[in-house]
Amino acid sequence: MPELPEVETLCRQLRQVIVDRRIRDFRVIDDKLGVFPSLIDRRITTVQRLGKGMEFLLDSGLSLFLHLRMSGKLLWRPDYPLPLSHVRLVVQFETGWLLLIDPRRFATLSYRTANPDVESVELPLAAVDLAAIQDIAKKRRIPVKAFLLDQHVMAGIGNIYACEILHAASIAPERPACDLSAAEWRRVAKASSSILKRAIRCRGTTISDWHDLYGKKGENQHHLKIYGRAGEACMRCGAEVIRKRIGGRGTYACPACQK
DNA sequence: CCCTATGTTCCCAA
DNA sequence: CTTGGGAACATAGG
Repeated sequence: MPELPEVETLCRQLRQVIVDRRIRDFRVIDDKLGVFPSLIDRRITTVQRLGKGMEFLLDSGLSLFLHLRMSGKLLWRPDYPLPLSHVRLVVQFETGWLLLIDPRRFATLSYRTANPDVESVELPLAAVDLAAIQDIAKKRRIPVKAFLLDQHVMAGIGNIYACEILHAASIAPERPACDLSAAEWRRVAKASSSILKRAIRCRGTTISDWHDLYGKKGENQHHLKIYGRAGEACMRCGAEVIRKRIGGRGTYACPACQK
């Protein structure tokens, strides 16, 4: 269930322990992940985030691309791994063990040529190309919330942060994307940047089971203003927060101050 | 048994 | 061909 801030947290923590380290053992436990050539003795040169995915660049010039989807988690163990359920992949380094834990088995792993597009790595944090987004939005009648979840728009936004961003920007989630004004898109961009950056500083949002590389909870759940608050008073205007379904996903919004 | 779940992709209809 | 909606994927928890 990790979104951009959670994946960014993992990437930063992974860099501390596996960059410049060699793979000692690479063991796929769940063959649904696929078949991989021997990666023993390959060295990790870089860990980069692409949307909600993580790319591990290898000294061979190729890379491993991991997407955790709904229930994937990464866990670092300096010692021999404890008995754990749902372990799908074990990668041993000189410094410790990296485990992929994934109850629902939706996570995907691929072995591919490295993505050289460093531009996309920092988006949408460094800069949001507002003109480009408005251009795409012009032709789209889908609810703006579903539009934000489209990974071609601002890669990395997921269900929790889409709700938080639209609440911060005072925009109703069911509004057709094509109807937003330039001023409203500026509010979305500003809210995206501040909300995602704070979530990264807080090492992610732990509502049910997000834990970082060391098994620690994040702190951003204490900063959520709308997600999960159905029936409570809106923290901005006091009206009752409602939950509805938009694009097949649970969506929280204030019917009074999100226009 | 019911419903829900921080994600993506496929199928189908308009 | 495009757009958008819903089901599917697989499992756990309330």
